[in-house]
Amino acid sequence: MGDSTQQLDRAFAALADPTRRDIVSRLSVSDATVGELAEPYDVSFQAISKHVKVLEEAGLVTRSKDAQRRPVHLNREAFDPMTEWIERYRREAEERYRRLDALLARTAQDDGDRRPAEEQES
Amino acid sequence: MGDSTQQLDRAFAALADPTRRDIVSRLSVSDATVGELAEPYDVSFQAISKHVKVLEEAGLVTRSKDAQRRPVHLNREAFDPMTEWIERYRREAEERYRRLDALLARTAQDDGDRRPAEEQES
DNA sequence: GTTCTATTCAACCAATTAGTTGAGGACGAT
DNA sequence: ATCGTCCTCAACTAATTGGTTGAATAGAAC
Repeated sequence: MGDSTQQLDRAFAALADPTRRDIVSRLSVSDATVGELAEPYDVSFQAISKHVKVLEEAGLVTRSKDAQRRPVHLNREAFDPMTEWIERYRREAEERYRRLDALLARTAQDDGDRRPAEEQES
Repeated sequence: MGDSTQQLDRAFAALADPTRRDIVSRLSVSDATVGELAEPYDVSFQAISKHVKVLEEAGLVTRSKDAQRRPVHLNREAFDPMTEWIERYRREAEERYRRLDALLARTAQDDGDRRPAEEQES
């Protein structure tokens, strides 16, 4: 199991939680300490600390050190592998769909050419 | 908790598993039955059936009926909310970064204009 | 009808996860 | 030195998850 695979595992899993997605959306506006992040939620401070840890282990955020504060910062580039993965197969399926569509259009036209003759046979 | 929120929960969670991602990648090439999907993996057939169910509940695939077969089909559009979500905050963070960058550049230039004067003061 | 095939459902197990509380560590302020 | 602040770590619980096996369903083939 490749490292990038595991990284995708963690990144997708991290974003599967609404609280963590909300944290990400707030961090996109500005960096924040764990305390600031925890403030609006109705769960313990430690629970949010855990959520941040999950995001950090997924590589989506980084933490620096400022005295006893631990400001959290969004790691923008870490989101790219996810969109690249999704878009790759999205595109592949899209192309397959278009090919199938084109094939059906040609078949329909063939039917249009052929059907009158077939109907004369029966 | 909005419905779209829950849908994102399920979609991200569904892609957090490497086996399920592999299933998606194969479905991007062609539709397949559960049996065909299960064949290459070293787990029970039922385990793959469960994985497909998770993908289905996330809206990422649909199943039709063909006799006793249940062909699985990739639901291309269902991937869009994820990329939109990611790209939205990705972009937001990117813009913030550029603003900060521009601010720092201006500050550096101000320093460049001011420093000689300040140095004359000291 | 019986049988074979494709699939799901149900019950169970082990591991993981999201939450809790309590203790402890690092640092700034007094 | 002590105190308050910010934060992590450890231990526990309840719920969820990925896997198992065995039974049940639906349809094709014989």
